Amino acid sequence: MKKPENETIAAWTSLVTANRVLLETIEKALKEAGLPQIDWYDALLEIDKADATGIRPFELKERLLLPQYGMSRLLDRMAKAGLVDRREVEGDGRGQIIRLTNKGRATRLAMWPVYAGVLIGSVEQRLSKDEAAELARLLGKLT
Amino acid sequence: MKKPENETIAAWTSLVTANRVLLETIEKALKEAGLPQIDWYDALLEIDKADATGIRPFELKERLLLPQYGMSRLLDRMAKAGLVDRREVEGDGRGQIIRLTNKGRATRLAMWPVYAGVLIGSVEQRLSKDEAAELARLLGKLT
DNA sequence: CTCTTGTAGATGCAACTGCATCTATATCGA
DNA sequence: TCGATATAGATGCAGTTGCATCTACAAGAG
Repeated sequence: MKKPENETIAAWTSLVTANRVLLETIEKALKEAGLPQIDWYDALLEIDKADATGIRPFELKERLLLPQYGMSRLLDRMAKAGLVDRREVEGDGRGQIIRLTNKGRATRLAMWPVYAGVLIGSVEQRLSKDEAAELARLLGKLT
Repeated sequence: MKKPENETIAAWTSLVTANRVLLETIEKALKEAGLPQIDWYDALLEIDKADATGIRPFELKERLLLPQYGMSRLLDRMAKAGLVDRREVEGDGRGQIIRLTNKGRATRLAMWPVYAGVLIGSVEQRLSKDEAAELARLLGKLT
């Protein structure tokens, strides 16, 4: 077995660490503001983007990189909290269409400044615009 | 509230995505090889590094960025699997010293090629050495 | 010494996740 | 049309996590 280069290992470990630290910062900020966790934001955003037509859970799970059962349960919880609405789909008796409720839209809007604040503090103040772009480019090559 | 730059958002979303995709790839490879999950590897590695003297759980949790209860339970499971050994520490009746067992060492060694193989395939084949170094540098600035 | 405060680690409980499987509907080939 | 296969989504169960709290020992103040 070939050994990875030191640079490879450094890239990976710093990736994991940065992810953990930032995620934790965001979660903490949201919690302190009495708002839902970050995965709800991502879901609310995707649903909002599609809101003219609504979106199907199977599409959503692909965009959010969630397993099928994870998506199903996340939607359960969000529906129970009154943030989304599940309705039957015309033309496919198996499926459903997800839409935001007004409360869902409001919750997303309330979460955004908290989320954005952390991104500004943790990313924007530490990387120049060019560096951020370069970071995105390099990370993009990984997937 | 000031809006983050597009570059900031792109950096963050690509960070989250890259992390998820790579992590999933590694977990899948380990699972297919019948080996424990990645967090066990990280713990085994840290314990191994300290093995001359052993290491205390409270030190370990800081290096691994785990909450105290998470560390406690991870050690429970690893001890139950026979990979680590918890012994009393002389001079501090509250604490314990963690060491690898032979099986723990062997497990770490068995995991390494699988882990390394994914890193080579997913990182090293997609980024040059310079790019990987640059990626690590940029990520390092975030934390 | 004894009381208060601090630190190491464990644990009950509720929520969440992964895995496997299940139900229901859709689609495709003979 | 019918049977086989594929797709959408839900769910039982066991294992894991987060939160709050608890126990035990340590350290410093009076």
